[in-house]
Amino acid sequence: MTESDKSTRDRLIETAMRLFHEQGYAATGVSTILREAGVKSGSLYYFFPTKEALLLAVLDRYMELLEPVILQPAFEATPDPVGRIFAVLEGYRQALIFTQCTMGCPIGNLALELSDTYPEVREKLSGLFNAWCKAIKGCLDAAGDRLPSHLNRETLSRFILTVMEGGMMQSRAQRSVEPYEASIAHLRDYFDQLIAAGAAKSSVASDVSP
Amino acid sequence: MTESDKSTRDRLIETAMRLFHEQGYAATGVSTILREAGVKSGSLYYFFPTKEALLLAVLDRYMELLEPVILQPAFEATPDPVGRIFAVLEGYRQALIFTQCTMGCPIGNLALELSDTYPEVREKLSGLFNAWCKAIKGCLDAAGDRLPSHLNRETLSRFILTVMEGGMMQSRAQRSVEPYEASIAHLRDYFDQLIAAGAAKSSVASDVSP
DNA sequence: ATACAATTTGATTGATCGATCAACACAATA
DNA sequence: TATTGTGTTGATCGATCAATCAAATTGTAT
Repeated sequence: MTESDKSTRDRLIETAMRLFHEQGYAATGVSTILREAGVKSGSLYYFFPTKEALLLAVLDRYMELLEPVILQPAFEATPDPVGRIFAVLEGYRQALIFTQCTMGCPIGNLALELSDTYPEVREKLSGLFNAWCKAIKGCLDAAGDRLPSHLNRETLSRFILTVMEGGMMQSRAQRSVEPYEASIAHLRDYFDQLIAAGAAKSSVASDVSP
Repeated sequence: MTESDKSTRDRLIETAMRLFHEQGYAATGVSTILREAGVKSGSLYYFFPTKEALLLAVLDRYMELLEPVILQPAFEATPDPVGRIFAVLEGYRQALIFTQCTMGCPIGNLALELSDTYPEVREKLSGLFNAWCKAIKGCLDAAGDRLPSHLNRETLSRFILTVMEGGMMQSRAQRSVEPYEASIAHLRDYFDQLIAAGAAKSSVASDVSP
């Protein structure tokens, strides 16, 4: 009984996490969560006052999983800070391939579905984005003088998240990894140019080297 | 009677378009559409067999509006091809500000909410993305030798859509235009470097081959 | 004026939605 | 043994969901 010795609360969170990712929040009925988790409705409402509270718990779980599931595996792949960033992005690419481009980023999905409906949910989604960007910014900081010194690492970390989320959105809509791969390739190109400019120790945009 | 002389069909499409954008597809009940459009349920189902069929009609309307509402105003702002691309992106920025970052891109929202649920819907969303990218690629082609000749303009147009969608997603989640503006600024920086490399006619770094 | 098609009406359907609650089970403590 | 605290059960609630349909109305052509 690998599954049922987990607590009822955990089974509810994990089942809801999976179903929200597969189908979205509104499209997932409470009855479906109950059936797939093997839990009766009374038990759900013993732990969570509403369906929204269950969603908030799911978002907390995502925050807990960010480090061990997303960051650590990628950071183990290489000690190079820039390489680690692209290892994270490669992880999402693998997830796209594994799900045949059907699922995308769970946080991004929920962000566009309901960042207007519940203020608390929006804040947690915002917090998840911030935590992701902070980790990436840590890599940018660690890259030191390989990047131009005047470069805004804060906005660049936002830009990287932008490319990841936008790329996954398109790949899901097109049912093909190509848009994601193309986006990452252009981000890689941008990085190569930033690093080249950093090595030249000169301005990014205005440098027309002979 | 500026509103009521429109056909019932049109009023349904436009009301549904607005509500789907504001609340999402699943969160918008048919009864709400009927009330706000001033239409009885029987009339809706006279024109559209299902709620999904109404959504498909909404997506067709978005396709019709792409040229006159999104592209034309931006293209009138400047004859410069690269300037036109950023004028389009500026239009989305204005929309973000106008809605206080609550609504985002209607196509992107729907893409993440239901590109898995209905195959027909996914195909229309994919078509909308393709049409948008095609228009942007037209600008890139028109930019001629200002961009490196070996640059893949097809993937670059995808990248631009990626940045737009990803940036709007973050701005919505953060309730601030800053993530969008930061993302566009880095895209601008990337373009400046591409153009500088194009002028130098000897770029090594900007070679993107997906 | 008549006939026929196109559209509108609104009451109503069964299904499903999220949520409630009194009753019950089982351990730990008194 | 009695009591208390922690979960579990499942029938049931009213509300809302998308969708239906026969009847009434309007528009159009003859």
